[in-house]
Amino acid sequence: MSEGQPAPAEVTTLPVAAVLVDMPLPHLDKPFDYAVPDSMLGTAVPGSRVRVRFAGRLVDGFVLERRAGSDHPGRLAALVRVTSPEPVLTPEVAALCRAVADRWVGSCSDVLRLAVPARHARVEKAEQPEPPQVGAASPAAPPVSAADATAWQAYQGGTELVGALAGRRAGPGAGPRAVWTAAPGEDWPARWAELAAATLFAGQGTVLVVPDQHDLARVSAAMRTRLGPESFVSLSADLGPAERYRRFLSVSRGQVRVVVGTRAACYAPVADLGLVGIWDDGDDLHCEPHAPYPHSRDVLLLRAHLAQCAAVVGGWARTAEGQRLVSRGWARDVVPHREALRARAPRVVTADDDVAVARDSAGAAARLPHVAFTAVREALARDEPVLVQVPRRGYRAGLSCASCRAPARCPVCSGSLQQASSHALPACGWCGRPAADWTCSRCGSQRCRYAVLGTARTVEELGRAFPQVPVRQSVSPHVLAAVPGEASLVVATPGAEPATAAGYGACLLLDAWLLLGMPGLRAGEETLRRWLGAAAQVRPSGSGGTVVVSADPSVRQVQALVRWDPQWAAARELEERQELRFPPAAALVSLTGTAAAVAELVEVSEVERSTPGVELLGPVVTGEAGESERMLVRAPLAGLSAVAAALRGGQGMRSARKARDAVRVQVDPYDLL
DNA sequence: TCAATCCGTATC
DNA sequence: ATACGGATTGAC
Repeated sequence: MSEGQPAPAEVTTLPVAAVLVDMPLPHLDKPFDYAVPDSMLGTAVPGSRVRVRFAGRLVDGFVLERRAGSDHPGRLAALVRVTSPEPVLTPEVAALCRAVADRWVGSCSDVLRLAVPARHARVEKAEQPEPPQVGAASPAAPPVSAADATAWQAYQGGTELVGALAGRRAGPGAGPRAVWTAAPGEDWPARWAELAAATLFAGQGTVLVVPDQHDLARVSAAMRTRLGPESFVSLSADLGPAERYRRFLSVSRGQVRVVVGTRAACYAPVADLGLVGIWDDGDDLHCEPHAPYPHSRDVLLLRAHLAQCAAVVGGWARTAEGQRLVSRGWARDVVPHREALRARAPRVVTADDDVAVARDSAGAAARLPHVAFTAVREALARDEPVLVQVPRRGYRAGLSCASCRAPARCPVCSGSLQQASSHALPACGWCGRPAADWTCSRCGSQRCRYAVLGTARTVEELGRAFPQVPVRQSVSPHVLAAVPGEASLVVATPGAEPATAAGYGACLLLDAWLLLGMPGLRAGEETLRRWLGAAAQVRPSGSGGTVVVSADPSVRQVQALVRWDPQWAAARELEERQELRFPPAAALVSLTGTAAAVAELVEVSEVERSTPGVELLGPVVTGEAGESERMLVRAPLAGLSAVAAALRGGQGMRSARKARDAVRVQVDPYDLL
């Protein structure tokens, strides 16, 4: 049914429909059988939307499949009506939603809300006259040209990846899987378009997920160039209901085989899926803010596994999760060849605390590391723009060592230390133990403190130091797409760096120690990700491109930036997580709710007995009023599905017995890590 | 003896 | 969630 044609005749005679009702209660999260009245035999097809009577109420649901009979011992109720015969929920996506609900301890109907956009009747009708173009195959696959593989020659394993995608035959057998580190200055949207073109050449479709609108615009432009405007769609939440449904239909009806989009595009019903891809999987925009809070990378990897298709995880940087795919042999490393790096990478220098004091005409002083001052002056003299990356406002720095600035961690469970008030003792944010006699594990100091942001002043002073140069700001929500290639100071928050045709002449990464001291275990990874994202926009060292980072050169992330070796840093990061038993080397699930509710869930789910090696951490009091508390369940990675199943069972029991307060369950809670 | 109510269980 | 059934309670 990949072409959206009517269901085969034998299906339309089956008198029973398995329906997934839109009911978020965990214990009702399974299909129910309904009798299909004769009048609906042809329209209540698998994937269609129906209305049924359920527990005395009229509710919406999806037909999962049609069956000859039912195992249900009682009499079947009849479908009330078919809301729409359009098969919007394909079997592949239905199975994906089930797997996502299982893995993230949620209900299938919650996931379906993310996966299938709201119906828009007018659009559905207007787009209807779609003649069954027999023989006229879906838009001709563009020939995969030698040019598609050329740019990939800069990467170890790159040519093989493109070749494997293009040469794959439909059918069983997993496709190629890769974790791709983009070379500095890379035209990454064009590279994705080439991967999609290669997959299309093999007769298969692609789903590519990017963090935000700006990246989506870039990838869409590249797809338009490579594949033509009719061969792909971009899907995002802010399209509006009509346009969103129109584009979704063009995919589910098999008219378009390539989808690019943000989070929800993970579930796009691309026919004969050949490749799933994600760009910049370290960006927290890939974390779904609605229950059950799945991460796009993990949804896509699950989908690749279920559909046996190819998967590519790409970015300037690499997450510990991405590295794990490589280290356990599931995916191949696709990284720039040494020569490519030499030719394309900017020079990276570290700035010590040696500060130059420049004075403008009014005599105001700017404090700036000497090498930074020099790099800016030289780039401006060449009439090139200079990028200054500043931390996003609102970042709360964490407790860190007062002398060496290493993040302060709990000596027992390695959680981040926090301080409820300025007079309170620091305590662990995970297990709640007070850390009265804290000692820095790196330098032995016994004092810790909160880091303070001081960026605004630095930028202001920079502007004063170079008064003749325009200062352009690219800070959300006023993000600049591009800036002209002329002398200017461009101040941008991470991820909001404007493009500039020939690249920046210099880039300043200031207050680095402050970013590295952010709470949570992603501080190091996240800092390097931001640095690489900015530094990748700088001209090669051969053209004078210079990146200045104000941090201790012995810090791992600084070394990785200097050598442009994100995979090395990710491998170290992963080793550390293994030692500390953090994700992705261990499963971590947080349970949040009232003290009684959390305790009850732990009790009835028997999560402690679900798999060997489970640990319960906490509880800690959370929320401003201290009204709720949180417990963490930690287990060896192999035990995640058992832990998830136990918690799902427990949630089911609690909801069946009408327990008063709900418990929020989050698997690998990003904001905590 | 019958109704009103409570609790537990199923929801096709 | 609702809806139903069986047990329980209370008043005639």
